[in-house]
Amino acid sequence: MKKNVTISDVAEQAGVSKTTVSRYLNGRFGNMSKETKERIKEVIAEMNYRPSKQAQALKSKRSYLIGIVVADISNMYSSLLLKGIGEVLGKAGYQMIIMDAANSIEQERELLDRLIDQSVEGVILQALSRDAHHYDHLKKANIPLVLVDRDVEPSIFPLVTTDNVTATKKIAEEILSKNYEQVVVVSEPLKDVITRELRYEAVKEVVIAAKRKLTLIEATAETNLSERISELIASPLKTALFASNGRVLMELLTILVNEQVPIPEDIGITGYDDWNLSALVGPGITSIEQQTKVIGEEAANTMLECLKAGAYPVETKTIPAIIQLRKSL
Amino acid sequence: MKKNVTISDVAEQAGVSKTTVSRYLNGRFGNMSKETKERIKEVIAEMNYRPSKQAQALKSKRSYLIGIVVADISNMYSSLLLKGIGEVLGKAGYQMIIMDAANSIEQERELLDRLIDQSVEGVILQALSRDAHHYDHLKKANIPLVLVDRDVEPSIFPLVTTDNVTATKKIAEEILSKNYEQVVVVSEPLKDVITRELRYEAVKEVVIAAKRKLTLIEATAETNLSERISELIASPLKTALFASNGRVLMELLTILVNEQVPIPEDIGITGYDDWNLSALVGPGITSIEQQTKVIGEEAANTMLECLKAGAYPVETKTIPAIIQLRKSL
DNA sequence: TTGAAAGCGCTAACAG
DNA sequence: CTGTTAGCGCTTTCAA
Repeated sequence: MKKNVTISDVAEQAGVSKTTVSRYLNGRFGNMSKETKERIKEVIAEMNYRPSKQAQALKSKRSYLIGIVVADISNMYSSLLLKGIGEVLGKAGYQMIIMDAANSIEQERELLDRLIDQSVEGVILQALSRDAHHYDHLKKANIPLVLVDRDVEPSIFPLVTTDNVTATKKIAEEILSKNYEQVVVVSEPLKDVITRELRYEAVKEVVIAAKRKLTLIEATAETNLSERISELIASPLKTALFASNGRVLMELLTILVNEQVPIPEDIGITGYDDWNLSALVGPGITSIEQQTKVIGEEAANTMLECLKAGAYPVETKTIPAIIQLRKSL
Repeated sequence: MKKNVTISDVAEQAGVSKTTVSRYLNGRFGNMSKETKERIKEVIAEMNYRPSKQAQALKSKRSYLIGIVVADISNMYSSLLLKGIGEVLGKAGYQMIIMDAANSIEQERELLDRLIDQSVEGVILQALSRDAHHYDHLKKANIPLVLVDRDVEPSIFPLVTTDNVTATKKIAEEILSKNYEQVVVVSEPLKDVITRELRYEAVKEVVIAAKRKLTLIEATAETNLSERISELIASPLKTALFASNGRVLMELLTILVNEQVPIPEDIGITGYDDWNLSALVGPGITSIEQQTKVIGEEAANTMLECLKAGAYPVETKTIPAIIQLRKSL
């Protein structure tokens, strides 16, 4: 077990002081002699020296660590989000500490505390609570917070999110243009997450304005979706399902495929597709694709700005979604 | 900008020394008076004190950080893997620093170096190189390395992976039992990744033993898969496609669905499905599902063992895959 | 039962 | 152009 070489070792070997080496490391060769510079460079290469980020951080108050907390890492949304964030942050010399709240608000709280302990310089969060006060301690600790996907109330943090309202209204109009008499929104419980509410309200506005029937199914683990769908198919009204997120869409499709329900003949279906795979299913599913990677990139950029400015630009960046028109309506 | 409270602040406030507070923090109240203990507890709560991991790490040589490097974070495989790793590591009090090599071997190298700089205690890696020497510097730096998904040559690190050979042979036999005359393996270039080779060899063994025709398509971005498939369909031989990973499977399915090729009438298809979504596609795709989350958990457990033992158990843990028999063959 | 003091590996005044 | 010195926030002998 060979011990690590430190700045002192390098200094000694090069016959200079730690200060000089430190200056070299930080590119502050204001007027350092060519020779010392060369000498240090050689010694560093020779000894295979790498400065300890820990020590640097402790002293300089810069950890170059950004904490990322996602709601559920096994969701495809997270993958693409992390990809985008990682690319931007990596280029800027930052590292990500990624954590998975696993949809538990208590766990999220715990994770945020741990991130603070690690002296992260900022946090990018897909919030589980919609209550801004829940995140007060970050503000108190003076750690910049950038929200992705979901806003909190009141909106006191910068946010990067899909343009939910526009996209949802567009697809609602698409539904109506196909003369559906009833639109059934299937969503996880509305009250937990603002985004869900936003999407529901958007559909509602369009459908109500057109005087068609609107139904809401708030699905939980207990909901027997299969049964509800059978009922809808049995009803005389020409019906379209709107899945308010990727998970729900996949669940609905699984049911329809399993029961071999003809799409769109017996029932229409559309919604948000995080997996971007709905082209493959059935006749091709008309759906809304979010530009998740772009959201990640923008969130990272926002973070970088906060860090540079030392201030909070409390603005919302809205990323347009892409409507994929296929044959399920 | 209120400055952080440090151990000194707590000590002062509680009227004891830093040592005592430190002892309290580390649960070393060998024989500390009930009162001091109480007092410190109160003050910590009151001042909202949280010890700095940075400083602790610097002094105690324990960072509780584990580096994870995945080949491509936008792959579904990564999501589930990270989920598994995160659960186990989190419970054990470790944090993950996750990095995305984005399929670049140079970037992977760079990332590993950065992880060393961060003083991670161990690294879990989905290796991009199959040459063990590529990872010598980790061994030199005395950082435990656990491989997932892909082995290197020679096998000098602990590895957690799907039981590729067994699963692949089983599905190859499934193909043969349906009287296909030709099996076409579609894979990304074999030589880059051992796993790909393993899977190909497994199919080969079974198909050759049964004296059926075996064809290999090594697909790159330039390959016109669509054309190749048309040719296969046109051929008089009854043909089954075997996709050697999830990405290839999805690509093949996209082509088949777009061109409305009847499955399995005109061509059979099966393979590895990282997305676990093949139930939804076409008639339902017979496929191999890896227990990716379990692989992550096992990898994390292996890492924990290495850390505890301070030694390398160079063993391979093999996780069985699940064969989903559906209707695409 | 507790404290003083040294030091982890690094940076940054301040002085030459 | 370079070195001395004093910490960053913590842990750990050693001594009381």
